[in-house]
Amino acid sequence: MKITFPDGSVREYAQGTTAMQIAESISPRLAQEVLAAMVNGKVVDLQMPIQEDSSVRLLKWEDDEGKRTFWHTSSHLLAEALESLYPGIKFGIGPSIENGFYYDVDSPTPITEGDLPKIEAKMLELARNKEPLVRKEVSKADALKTFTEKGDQYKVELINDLEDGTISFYTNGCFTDLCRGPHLPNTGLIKAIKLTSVAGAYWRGNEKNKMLTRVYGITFPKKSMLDEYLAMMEEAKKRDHRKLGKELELFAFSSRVGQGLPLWLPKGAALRERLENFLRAVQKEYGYQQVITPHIGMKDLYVTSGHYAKYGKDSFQPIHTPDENEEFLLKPMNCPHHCEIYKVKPRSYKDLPIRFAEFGTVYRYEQSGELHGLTRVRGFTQDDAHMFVRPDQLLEEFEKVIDIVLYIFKTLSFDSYTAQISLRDPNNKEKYIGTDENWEKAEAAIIQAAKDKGLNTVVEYGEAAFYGPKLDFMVKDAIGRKWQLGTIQVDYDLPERFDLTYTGADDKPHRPIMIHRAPFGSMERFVAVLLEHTGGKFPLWLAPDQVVILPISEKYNDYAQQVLQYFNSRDIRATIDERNEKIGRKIRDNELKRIPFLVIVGEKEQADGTVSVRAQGEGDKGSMTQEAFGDFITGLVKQEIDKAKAVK
RNA sequence: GCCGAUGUAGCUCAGUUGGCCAGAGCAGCUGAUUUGUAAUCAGCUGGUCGGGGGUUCGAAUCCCUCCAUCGGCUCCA
Repeated sequence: MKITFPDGSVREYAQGTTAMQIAESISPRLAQEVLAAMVNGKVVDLQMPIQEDSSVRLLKWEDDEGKRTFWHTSSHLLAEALESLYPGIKFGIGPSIENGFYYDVDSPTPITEGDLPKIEAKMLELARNKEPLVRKEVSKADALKTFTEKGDQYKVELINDLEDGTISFYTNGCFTDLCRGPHLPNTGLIKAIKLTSVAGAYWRGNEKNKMLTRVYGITFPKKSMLDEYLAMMEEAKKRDHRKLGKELELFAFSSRVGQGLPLWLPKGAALRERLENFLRAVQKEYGYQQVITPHIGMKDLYVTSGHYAKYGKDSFQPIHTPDENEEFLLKPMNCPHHCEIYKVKPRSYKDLPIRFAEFGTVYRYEQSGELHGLTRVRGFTQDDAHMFVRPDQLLEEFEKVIDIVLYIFKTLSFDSYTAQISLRDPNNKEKYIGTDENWEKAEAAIIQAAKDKGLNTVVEYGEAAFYGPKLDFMVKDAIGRKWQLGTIQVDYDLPERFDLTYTGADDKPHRPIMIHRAPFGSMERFVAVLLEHTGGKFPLWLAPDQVVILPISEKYNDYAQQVLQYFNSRDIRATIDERNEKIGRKIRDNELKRIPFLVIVGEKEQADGTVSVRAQGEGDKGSMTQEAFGDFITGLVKQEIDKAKAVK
């Protein structure tokens, strides 16, 4: 039979040759490193005999599918260790994940983090035995019999959902698992093991089911790789926005104010304000009008919008008033208020599109376990806007919003985002409101707009809002958790519910379409992600303090004041470090605060009216006149802004 | 909300099996020093050991409960 390799070369092998034998025929080293094989686009065990002409790619650690196989086998190794240490333990599922693997188990004795080293040791011991992973295909009846006898009800449940003739078992050592595979040839390839955490996880992801114990881990073919990984995670933790937010005095929380209710400190507020002004200016160019609406609304407003029925009263935060017939709720979104602004007067087809923008603070009663720093909070400010458009304007308007989002991302160097088209779950349509026809139109518009803009998209079913599909821009945090930032949503439903109309050229009433959009998503989450991306080293135009002036000694405080006044006159954000400390100390402290530029003033500078400049992380840049430095800073800021404008 | 862990000074952390007035570094204050490119020296202040309840002659330490935080799950308009 003919085997075609990825480079296009073709070699002849006897029928029934395995991928492992092919690897051996190429080089002994390859045979040692290969983990699995991709045969005609399908990942398979290396021991599987190949029966016909095929294209074959040998998968190594460097290949994603290779890593997946490695980690999946690792989860079986974990299960084997758990079974020997915790007799009577029952198994749920044990897949590979983006960074490692987990296994869900139901253990008669609790497993805690303190037990992990012991389990790791057992895994290493079993790995050293180089146990082969043996595949066996079984009938559904036999599969059910095996796990019923073992008393593993979770596996029985899984088998019941499978079709007969497709079921396989894999055995490593004394552990046999229901598994589709593929797997490593043996556990000996696993050289370094770290179990990272234990957590609860609902069986089959349903909160009505029993909570199982999930053991997370990661493994590597070399010890040095594990060490590198752990060092990398340590580094990532230093960029955690919660840590940086505290260190740089950007925001804080107080249990007396309440969980998930961030307090913006002066520097954080300054940063946020600058971001808001930046977006305001962009929106003005795009024809948005700023509006302001109250933080509360009558309950009836949300009954009309459909949110009340969808989310239930527990998700809303009620406001108590002396008159118990008046029922107010804190607003969890701004759209109903904006719909009411639309209704203030009759609208003509000539007025559309109408764009109402508001930095609207909303409150949502998120479950306590879901709160997370600034990325998931109970009170937050959306950079919200709602567009009311005619059907013939929908596509163009949607694309303009994409432009704004991309402009912002480019300005702030967010280059590793994912554009996610969030559609409804076709198998669960009752979760959503609105007609099929409108859903289809809305979904088609989003897909078209994303295509026109050349976005590299992924489609996720079941991720739509309950009233319409979305285009979401996802960005990862320091340790790889995904967060939704910008979002654009098409909505045919709210205009119906609020009976929004415009008069057409035909003098008849027509229904506008709404676009909801928030390019940052929320100020809180955006600042969090920005913090983790920059490690607190903000671009100059955003930095709360751009320059700190460091007098060599108190003798030069007066000159420092004079320099400060000059900087103020040039709109450079500067402060003076007047502490009675040595210059080295002042440099250190202000470097740690990630101040972009430090200027040092002493006898020499005072004498000739100059400043001595240090750039953050770069050290001494020599001295220049105050004026030259002013030009330098304003030039840099202008450069940053021009660079952003160029990409628009 | 659920599973698990954690909670000691503004911050980062020590505090052995329950036992003398609870410790350190940094920060803060005071004083000395007046400094040239990543930590000057000395003294002082500061803690209902997350809150409440219990066990005990005695609790930061053991138990219960509530609160908050962290890692996940579920959720995310």
